[in-house]
Amino acid sequence: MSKIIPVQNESKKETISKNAAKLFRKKGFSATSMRELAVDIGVEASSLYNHIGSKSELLQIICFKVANDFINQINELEQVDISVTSKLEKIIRFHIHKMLEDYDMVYVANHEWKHLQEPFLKNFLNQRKLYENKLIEMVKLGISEKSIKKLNPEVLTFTILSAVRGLEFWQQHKKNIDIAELEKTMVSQLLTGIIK
Amino acid sequence: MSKIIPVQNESKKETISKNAAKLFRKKGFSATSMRELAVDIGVEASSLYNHIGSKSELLQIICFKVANDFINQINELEQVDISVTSKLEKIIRFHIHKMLEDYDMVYVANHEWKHLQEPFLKNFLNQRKLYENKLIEMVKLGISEKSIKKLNPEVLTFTILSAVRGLEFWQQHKKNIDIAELEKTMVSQLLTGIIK
DNA sequence: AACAAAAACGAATAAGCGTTAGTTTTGTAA
DNA sequence: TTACAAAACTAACGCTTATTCGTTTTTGTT
Repeated sequence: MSKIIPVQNESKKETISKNAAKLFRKKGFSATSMRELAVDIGVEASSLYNHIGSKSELLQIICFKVANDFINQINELEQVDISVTSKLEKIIRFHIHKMLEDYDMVYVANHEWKHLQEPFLKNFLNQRKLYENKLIEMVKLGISEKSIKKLNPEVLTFTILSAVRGLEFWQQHKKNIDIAELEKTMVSQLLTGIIK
Repeated sequence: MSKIIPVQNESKKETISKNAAKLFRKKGFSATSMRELAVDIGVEASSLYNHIGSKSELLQIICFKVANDFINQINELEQVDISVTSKLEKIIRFHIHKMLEDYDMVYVANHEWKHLQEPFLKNFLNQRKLYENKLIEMVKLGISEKSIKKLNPEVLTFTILSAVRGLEFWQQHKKNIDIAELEKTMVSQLLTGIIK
């Protein structure tokens, strides 16, 4: 067959990873075969192993890339001196952008992480919990500052997280709505509710 | 080995389906083997085929059971003469109860439907879209009645759906929170927001 | 006790899996 | 042109998969 042709400024490994993310999202990790991935790239399956260690490694690359992006963003945000609700708004907007930009990878990290092998599985879940806890602390601070309603902070946090993670819907139902309106509506709904 | 022992008022097929749902949730449809399922039930893999047609049929049973439950509930609710916001509240509460009662099946229907074969795949997605559209119509009615904020009705609907579908979180993070508080918090958050 | 139906079993099938080995082709630089 | 490394190829390995077959065991009913 032909050769693996990376697009600009992308290593061959990255090219393979991105194609893998696309397939893992569409078919699931277990249902995706290395032969299918090879066909998509235009090469024989065995040739892939000149560039990657294993199928499992591809999943690791995807999951930890996404995890790191989110952790980094919230770490930066912790340094900034703005109100809790402004921070929550920024986080919601970041999730929206990430989901629309790196759809395949974010989807795979959200849905296929269970197929990670140890010790990567534990490691990934730790990072995830770390992120969740940082968010919960923000909400708790908001409650103590009386800018957020006195409701269960864990439930409030997970509801926000679920809502933004559910943005994968919009790739499927993507119609004539633009990102600006999507952001505006979700921020308004999650922060101030839907009832007039 | 032994025999398939159904619990009270449950056919053997139902027993197999429920065990399948548990495994499909934990490991994913593709990564679950009929041999594993057989071990869990206490029988040889080949014996399962005296009761079911195929592995795929198990997924169909699970997905359409859940789909029908939700469609039936919203159909009933459409007949009732209460306000739009009350209906939304009832739907949110129904999702919470369903997720906590039939966790395995609801999770599988939400995450593993992509492994359905045609024509079941199209059929399932049609039912799903039907449900979503009924919900969107409710929200639109609420907007025209001025009981709901004038925001994009599709976004509002999918945010609610995402939030309640994300309730699977609570099986993992299940702590000392009781259902009543969970319901109260989510209804309040989704309908009236989190900001004081 | 006898019979039929239901449900279990072990063995086998063909197909597909991730991965490896050995070899050949390709690209680059001396 | 030669030499070397990178990356492709073909072929095969050992293993697992869902499912089928023919047979035996278990069950329930007369």
